[in-house]
Amino acid sequence: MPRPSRESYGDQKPPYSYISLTAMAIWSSPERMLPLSEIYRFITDRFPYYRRNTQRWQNSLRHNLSFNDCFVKVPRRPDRPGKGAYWTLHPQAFDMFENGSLLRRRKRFKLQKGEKDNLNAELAALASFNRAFLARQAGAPPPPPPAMPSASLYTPPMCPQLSPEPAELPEVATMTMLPRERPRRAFTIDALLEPEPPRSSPSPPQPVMPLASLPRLELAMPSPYMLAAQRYHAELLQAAAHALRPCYLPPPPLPVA
DNA sequence: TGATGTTTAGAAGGGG
DNA sequence: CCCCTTCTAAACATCA
Repeated sequence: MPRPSRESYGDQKPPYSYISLTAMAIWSSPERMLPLSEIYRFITDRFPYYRRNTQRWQNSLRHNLSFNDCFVKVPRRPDRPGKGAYWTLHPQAFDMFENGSLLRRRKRFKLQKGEKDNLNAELAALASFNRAFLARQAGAPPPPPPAMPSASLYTPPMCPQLSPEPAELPEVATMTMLPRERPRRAFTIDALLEPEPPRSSPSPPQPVMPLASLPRLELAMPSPYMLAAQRYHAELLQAAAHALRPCYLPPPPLPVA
């Protein structure tokens, strides 16, 4: 039986569950995370069936996002204001599907109580970090002196675990699977293998301007997911620093390839 | 106020 | 028949 391709369904209902469709959407995004509206758009763009009865299936999809531990709600980074959070897959949920097929799940992905509590605590820390970031900007302290840091300072100052690459990690490192990395087990859906039309171009690597006096995001026991989130926040700080950089300053030196 | 997110409840279907 | 997963509905809360 030929593997179904994205075009073959027409107005027929695709054989994928909402969990699969959502995972597909998240997977296809450059950052491996999407806001709800983009998940909707991914699905309606590719599967005409879901252009009808949107209230019904979107309610179901939201239910799935909240109810299933395999989906993780990441606080929206403060340099991208907007409605709703970003949704990503839990790092341990990447091989949730049997043989990489989105048609069949191995088994329900369920976090244990402790794991869930830890994750929630980490996400709460992330959210408060964001609030502090926004409060700092809203408080409008005098802008940082227009002095470009030297290239040697181009490392996030508040996430010591991030740079350089942590040399030693607790045992959780063995199961590290960061959302931005390719999965060990690739999905086999045609759509996922085709290049995505660039909807939101991923920002190129940018230099970091040290933003001291921001709260440190310190976690006693960084989980694989949290390491990814910290890396993610280091990027947003880079982007924010870039956005705040006075235009008369010369661009930072590019790393020599 | 509409979009987003959480939670509970129940029906349906497949598999062991 | 039970267990599990998926889907659907709905009430309610929260947020930009």
